[in-house]
Amino acid sequence: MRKYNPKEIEPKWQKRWAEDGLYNFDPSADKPKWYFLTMFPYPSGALHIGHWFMYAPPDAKARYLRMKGYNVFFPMGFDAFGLPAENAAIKHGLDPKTWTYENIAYMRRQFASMGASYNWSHEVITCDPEYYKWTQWLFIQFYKHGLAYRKKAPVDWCPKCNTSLAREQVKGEDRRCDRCQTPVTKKDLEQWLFRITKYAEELLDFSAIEWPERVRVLQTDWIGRSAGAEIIFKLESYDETITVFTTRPDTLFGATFLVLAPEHPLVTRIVTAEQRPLVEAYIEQTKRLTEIDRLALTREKTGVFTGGYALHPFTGERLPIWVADYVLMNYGTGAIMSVPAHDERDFAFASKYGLPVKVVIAPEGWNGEQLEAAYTGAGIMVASGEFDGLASERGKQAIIDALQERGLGKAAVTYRLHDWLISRQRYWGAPIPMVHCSSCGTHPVPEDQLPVLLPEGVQFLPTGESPLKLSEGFRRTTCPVCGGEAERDTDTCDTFVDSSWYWFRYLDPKISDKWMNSALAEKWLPVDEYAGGIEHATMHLLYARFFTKALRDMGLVNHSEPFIRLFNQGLMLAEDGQKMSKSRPESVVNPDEQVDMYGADVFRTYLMFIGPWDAGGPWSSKGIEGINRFYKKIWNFVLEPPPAASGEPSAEQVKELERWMHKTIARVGQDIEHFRFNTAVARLMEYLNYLVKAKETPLTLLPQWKQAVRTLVLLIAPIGPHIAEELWQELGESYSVHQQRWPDFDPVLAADEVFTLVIQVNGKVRDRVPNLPVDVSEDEVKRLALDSQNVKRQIEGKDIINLLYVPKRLVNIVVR
RNA sequence: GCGAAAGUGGCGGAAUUGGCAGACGCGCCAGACUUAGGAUCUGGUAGGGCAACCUGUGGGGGUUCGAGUCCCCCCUUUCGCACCA
Repeated sequence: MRKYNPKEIEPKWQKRWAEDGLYNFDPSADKPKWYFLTMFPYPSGALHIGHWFMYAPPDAKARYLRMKGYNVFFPMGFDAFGLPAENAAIKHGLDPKTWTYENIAYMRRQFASMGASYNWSHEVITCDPEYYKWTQWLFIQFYKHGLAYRKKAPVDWCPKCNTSLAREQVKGEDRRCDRCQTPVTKKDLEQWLFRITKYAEELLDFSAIEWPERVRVLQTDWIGRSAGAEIIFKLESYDETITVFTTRPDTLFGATFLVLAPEHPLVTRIVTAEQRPLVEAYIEQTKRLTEIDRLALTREKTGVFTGGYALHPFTGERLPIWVADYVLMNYGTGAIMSVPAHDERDFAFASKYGLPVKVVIAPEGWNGEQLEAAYTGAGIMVASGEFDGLASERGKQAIIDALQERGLGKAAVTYRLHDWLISRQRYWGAPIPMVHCSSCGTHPVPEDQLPVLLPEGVQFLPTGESPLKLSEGFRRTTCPVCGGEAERDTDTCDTFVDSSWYWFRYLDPKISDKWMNSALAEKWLPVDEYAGGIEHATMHLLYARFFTKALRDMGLVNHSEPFIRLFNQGLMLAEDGQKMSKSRPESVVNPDEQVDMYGADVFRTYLMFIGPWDAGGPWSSKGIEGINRFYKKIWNFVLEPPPAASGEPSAEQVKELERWMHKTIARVGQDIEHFRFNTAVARLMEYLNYLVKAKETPLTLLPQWKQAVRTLVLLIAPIGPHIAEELWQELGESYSVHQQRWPDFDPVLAADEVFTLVIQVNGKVRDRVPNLPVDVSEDEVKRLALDSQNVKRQIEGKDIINLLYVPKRLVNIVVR
């Protein structure tokens, strides 16, 4: 008998499937549609084990859904613009394009070796001019609709990547670059931004999508809605005002000073001559600090007095105006009213600089004494003029109303979310399709001139300037308005722009006169299910939602959410439970080696078996042996003829066989549907274990036996596609197993006919009665329970005060 | 500090959502087969007594006939956010 040899069967079937176009996609097929998307990879060189962990289970689900009769759209592509290509160019003198396409070719071969059933004819590669032409076109539409704008501002800058970053791409307390972990600095640059804040409110609404709580919370926190008031303070000596944002208008009477961010434009105007040197020095000092230093120092707050005063909108009291870097320019209005009695930060600052603390919300039991610390809770308003005696919650609205009446304020909402900065000072990205003319200003490249091609043979000097700036041929152009000399924008788009619309393009990636095939979109969008890592919660997934809503408002699509369902897989860890890391090469598991050693079926199945898909977990080089044995066992089970049997199986045995089969069909299907691949595999193992034993009985003589074996192979097919195809052929069935219907199960046959009755006394198991029919009467159960010797011993001399029967499970005798 | 998730044998993990804790697999132990095997097969495997039983799902309380599951308090770990006014 042949041995299980994945090296022989896997390449054979992969070739056959490709030749037959087994996974070609027909969008018009008359079946229910299922658009199943997984986050496409960056072509970094080779698929690593994390990729396999991410891609193998969805392939199993896609295969399962096809067998269930869905028309599954399961595309794949490459998020191909990005820094590593450029860094490879700098380091090894390689052309980014060549490097990228070579990597893509290799990774496609790896996907094939996995047995992945992607619809490759719909592949999208974002660095392909045919793709980025439309990235640029979309940029122009955003521009035309006021959703893309240019602004000079201090931006987050990564000194290693030599480019600016979006706020989302700066991570952690010490503000490091998401890509290379280098601490970011600030740089003043003129940059393009997308107006995502326009959608802040709508992005908080998740009612139309079924996303994990975790992601919804991350996005909600990231958007950071906070409601309060804007309050206008008049200045004492200038005809100017300072607007502050506060969530606590009820504490307005407790404001004892104002604080401006050092970058606030009014600072230099209001500072008195006397204080000017101090203030200027302070601003200088703040500027020199990197963001990290500034935060590290902030345990101790610093600031200086400007010499200026503002007037309290109700009392007219003079409030000194300070500058302090604990107030941030990019949140709210960059100015605050400081209420030391009711805000911890203000309290710390006031304590340090000897500024007055005025209690206006009485804590419970407060008798007018000095506070030891800020009281930030609710309470009754005091020392607040006409508002005295109000509960602070009601006071908020009362103060807002009073301010509004005087034209000195209004209710306001602010968000932590910032507009999305998309300019990158790098080469390997989609050029921003804009032209700057000294006489006409900035204008889009005419749409019939797209794409603005990336020039080849560009110099890469790590200067921090866009490499495209150094390409004269690229930079010089003519103004689309006046025809005179003009300059192209030499920045490129953040690669997250490329990935913010790729699932639209998948539908018809070759359509040449439009960004997307709307007829197909009508039927196929939104995406039914999206699988990918949680690390994209506040980046890609937020951008994707923003894009969809923006495109809707431009009339380009008619839905509001890109992905109905979302599933986040976990992280594959090294054998020691730590993260796999290139700095510890021994910790890294190379998928190609695993395929070489065990075959793709074993490897992918082990990745599914290792634990719940959303949890991830540590790799085990021993554990994979178990799956290897499992497949060998299936192989031998199917190929080895049963021993000669005589006689007839009992009716019970036949029913058991059927029950196992139907139950397994039901469970494996449900598990795959819910991404519970680990238990799906476990069910298959149990089924096999049962079948191996049953093979020793006369059951093998029955037609039901053949059915049971056939079913085993069908149920394996999504998970181990190659071995299933081979065994299917061995069973004499017709090609391909992957075009078969997923077997139906009969709930009646799957249901247990008998059960083991558990008998408890006072909640403790004292006996069991096996093989009771499920419809056994309660009286019979009680009789059996009380008849048990063990039970008799336990209840002797005690009173039975209750006896509960949970049908098909247990009885509990309560005694005292 | 705020928010979220999690804590079950030697290990990865199951548990129909309040009803037999530890499915399945790894590892380990014993045995069989084999010239040999890191192959294969059979049996065992939470801990303690080795029998009746007792104890066990991070710790402590509670609800319940019954709690890994529900409620309260605490501990630990991981992740996210962090001067956001």
